[in-house]
Amino acid sequence: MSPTTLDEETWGVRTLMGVHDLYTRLDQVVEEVNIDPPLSRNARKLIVSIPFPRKMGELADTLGVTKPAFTALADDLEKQGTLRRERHPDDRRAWLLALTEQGETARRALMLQANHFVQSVTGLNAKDQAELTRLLDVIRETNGNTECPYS
Amino acid sequence: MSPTTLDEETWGVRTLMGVHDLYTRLDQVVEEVNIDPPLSRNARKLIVSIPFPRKMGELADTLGVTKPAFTALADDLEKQGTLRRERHPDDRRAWLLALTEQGETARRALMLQANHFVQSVTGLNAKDQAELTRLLDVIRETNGNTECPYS
DNA sequence: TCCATTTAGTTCAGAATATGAACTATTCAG
DNA sequence: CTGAATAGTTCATATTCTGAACTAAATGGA
Repeated sequence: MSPTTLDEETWGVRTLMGVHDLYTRLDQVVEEVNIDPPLSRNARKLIVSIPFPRKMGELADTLGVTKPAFTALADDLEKQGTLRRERHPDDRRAWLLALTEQGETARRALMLQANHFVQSVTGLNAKDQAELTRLLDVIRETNGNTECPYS
Repeated sequence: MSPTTLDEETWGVRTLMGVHDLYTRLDQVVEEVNIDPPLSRNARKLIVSIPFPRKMGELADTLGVTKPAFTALADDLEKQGTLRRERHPDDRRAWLLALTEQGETARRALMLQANHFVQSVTGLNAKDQAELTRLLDVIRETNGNTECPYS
């Protein structure tokens, strides 16, 4: 039996390490999905996060990067034809990002396989998988991080 | 109620986005913990992943980076006095990484607050939090990614 | 109504982190 | 015993990132 340290036993530590592990392995599996044109890790995360046009600042927060880094990523994807910038209807400082048809196609390619590769990474039975999904939904709702159209 | 697209509804998509969201926000909260000496994002992930000496190749996989990138990170932390390299007892190609006293102190600083910041990010009640922890434990065990001393 | 402050996104210089190829040393399987 | 595979390192280069400073626009308080 492996030796344990005091902090190995806390639920906070196990959650932290478990989330990190799951995230890393999902990331690796998602990376194996062939998309045309090929997308970087950040690009894949971004297109998944755009089910409808969203503000750039919000999306930067969603990805966990600063605005300058996000601007560069958006520039690349705009040049590539994967997304486009749109003016915000109410705030002339702000821009929305929307996927082009090409971007929607790439997003759909990822989404259609999501069930498969989540299952392959988690290895959970259907009941536990449903429970995990529910808990993650609750966490996102608690923090107002569900996607909503701007309004 | 927000409009949904077809793929927004699948449990795979919700899990993928939920894990990404939770990971990003845990990462941001962990980043706010003051540690002496200051540690980069990868360094914090690394010391958390070393409850006992572990092989470099394994740890590179755990962090989701290539071996060259991992070598550089280990070099920096070794220079800084946070960890040290040890010879593998059975395999002269392999190196183990172990935390120094300084590294253990930094790790403990993170671990002691893990419960608090996991709670602050997830916002779950005790029952749901226990269930989330259990599910993440199951996922790690399923894939042989629980920490074990080499043997 | 005016104005100081704040916010959204961009540009820039530079830092941090990453990869693939090629390498050495070592292990393993046939 | 030997060829193939593995563990980690070095190197050149690519990718991604940040903070400061900026412009344009919105906001709130006097």
